[in-house]
Amino acid sequence: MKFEPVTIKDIGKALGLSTSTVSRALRGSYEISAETKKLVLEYAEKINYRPNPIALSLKERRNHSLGIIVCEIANNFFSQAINGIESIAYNRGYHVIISQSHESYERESVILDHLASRSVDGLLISVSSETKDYEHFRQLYEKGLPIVFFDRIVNEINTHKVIADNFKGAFDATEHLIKNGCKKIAHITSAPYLSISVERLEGYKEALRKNGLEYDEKMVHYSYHGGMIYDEVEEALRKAFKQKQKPDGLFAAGDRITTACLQALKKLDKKIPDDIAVIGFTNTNMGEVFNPPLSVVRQPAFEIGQVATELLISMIESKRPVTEFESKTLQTELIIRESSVKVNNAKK
Amino acid sequence: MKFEPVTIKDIGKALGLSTSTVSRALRGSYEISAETKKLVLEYAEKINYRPNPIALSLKERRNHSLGIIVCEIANNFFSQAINGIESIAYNRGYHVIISQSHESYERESVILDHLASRSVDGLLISVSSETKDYEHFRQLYEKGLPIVFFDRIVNEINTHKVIADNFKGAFDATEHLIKNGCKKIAHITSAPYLSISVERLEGYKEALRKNGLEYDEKMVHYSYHGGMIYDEVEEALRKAFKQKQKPDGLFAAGDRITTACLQALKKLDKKIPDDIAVIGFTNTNMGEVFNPPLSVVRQPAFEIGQVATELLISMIESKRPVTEFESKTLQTELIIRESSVKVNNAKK
DNA sequence: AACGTTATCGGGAACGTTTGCGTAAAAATA
DNA sequence: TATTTTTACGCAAACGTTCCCGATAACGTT
Repeated sequence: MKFEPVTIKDIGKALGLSTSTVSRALRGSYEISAETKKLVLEYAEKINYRPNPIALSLKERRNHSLGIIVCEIANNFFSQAINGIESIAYNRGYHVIISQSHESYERESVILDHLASRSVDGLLISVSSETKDYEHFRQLYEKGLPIVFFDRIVNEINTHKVIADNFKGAFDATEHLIKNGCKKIAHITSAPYLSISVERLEGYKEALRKNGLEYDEKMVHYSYHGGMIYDEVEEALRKAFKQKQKPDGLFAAGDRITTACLQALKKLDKKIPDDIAVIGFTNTNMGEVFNPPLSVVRQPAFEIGQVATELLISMIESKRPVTEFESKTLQTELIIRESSVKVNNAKK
Repeated sequence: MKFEPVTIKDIGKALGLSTSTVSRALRGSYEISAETKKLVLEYAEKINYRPNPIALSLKERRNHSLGIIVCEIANNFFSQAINGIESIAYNRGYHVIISQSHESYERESVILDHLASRSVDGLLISVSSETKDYEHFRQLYEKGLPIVFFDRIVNEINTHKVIADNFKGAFDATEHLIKNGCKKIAHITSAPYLSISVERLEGYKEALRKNGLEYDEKMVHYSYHGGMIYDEVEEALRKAFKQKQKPDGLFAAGDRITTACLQALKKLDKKIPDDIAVIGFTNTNMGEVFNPPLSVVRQPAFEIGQVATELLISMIESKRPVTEFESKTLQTELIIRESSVKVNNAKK
């Protein structure tokens, strides 16, 4: 099937004008007489003329489109972040192309290549949990393609970055568990080389230290696929419960990890919060209908998306090469529900 | 910032060849000598040449991109469907542009215009819950832009359509509630003019009829924003419980509606399943961690996306105008958990 | 009357690519 | 050796648009 849009040439032919005159009339150039303008404008309106953005892109070497790479859109944090991205992008006249790496380094590379060759004007990236090497990003970036990292950032590349305060969020979550009587807190997180993992781990450690609890690396487990593979999480939990001192608290990082933990705990027949108090680093809006209602650290996902997009667009539209880069950190929010509050604090 | 990709012209200049020779060498044309080909290929590889897809699009008047319009990506059904769409599209060499209508007719129109003017080669659409008028679709469609509807389809436009068996899914869900002792079943669904709403309502009615239960329109409530506005759902539930005969069963249609119902029932302090048995038409993969574990009708979202995409691509690549259209219906799956099974069937 | 202004428009190149056509040199044929 | 065929490549147009550079006419200025 073919879709034949009307071109500036058609208008010219119909009106007996050259393409350049039509083009200028459409743009409202001062060197076109009022009547010609009116003629062209009215005719264009009548036949519903739309400029061909592809031809424009070719000419201006600009696309007015932004590429997004995230692991999964079926993840509350990212779908909210994408909404934030869209809200800014559309207002500024940019289109948005969303791609999913599905936590695979290879897919990430392929997508990156695809997106770059499709000439997006800039990239918003949250790296996959498999990614340890950043050369693919660096190559494009050094060629002049603007990139802004958000959430899972890569510190090795010097550009704008936007994250939640993972350290403080993790600290607050962990300390909250401690204050609720937890003595041994398990931490299940994403791949260890991910920026969010190290930041959250540091917050977790600091809360333990400050409250006089010993850090036990046997209590920290990495889900290398960010909770996408359920068995990884169940296995991690099983191991944690095999230790001499069993965990009585759990701090789960990430959307998928948190829900996977909930499923696994149910399967292992552990009661929340009595057997184990749980708090998750997740943006689900259904925390309260879980069993029991889930305490969470909530990230300002929408705002993160917005801020990252503003930075990216400013970078794209900057006349001179940008040399000063910002790293923005947005605050998290601790939402306490039942899953982290032991019914009988004195019991232990 | 500017991003300067290498062109075929650069290669020609560097190798002392014309652009046409380089182009042909790259495509492996038979009229280029083996050594020249080798020369060009190696050089192109070395400087990492990528053809400019924009120039190609302009030439071929093809984009190799597909537009998707859904209400929300933060909806399990749609994110799964999108995964299905991507899985086919990428294999066939198409890129995918995702847009969200957020259940707004106006945004849908704007997006549609935007997508069409960006010259996507075809469109995959699930209409917004606000959409009652289909002229915007029809106009584009009649101009020759291939469109495939999925899930929320529009019967008035004659093209390919792909849906789940909403009638049977609703019938099964309702009958399941009846078999579990429900005498009065409330049904909360999306806007009444949506195809999925009427299909599901019919299934619901048929199950009542077949089992000798009277259809009471006071038990059917429409959430005009598809559950996006929580208050709509809570209000609907409140009304249902104000009837002389209170509902003892609830069939909730749609992802957002189902979770909103769960929240509202909790707020209204109704016990599930004893006060009211619940089954949802939803694709959440967390049904089992809900309180109580949620019975659901599951749609083959991934497959729906795949089938729709295959149909769309076949339409795009068809040489002659397509005149025979298919309407595919995929089967749903009933997953029984605790929320729909009354502990004491005899109690009532 | 000869020139400079101004207003209004068209010609054509350019963006990166493909492709029909033309053509020189090399090879094959007569 | 003269002619034809083949091989291997270049030229230029085309896709839709913008924009620099001219061109033309109608004025106004000396």
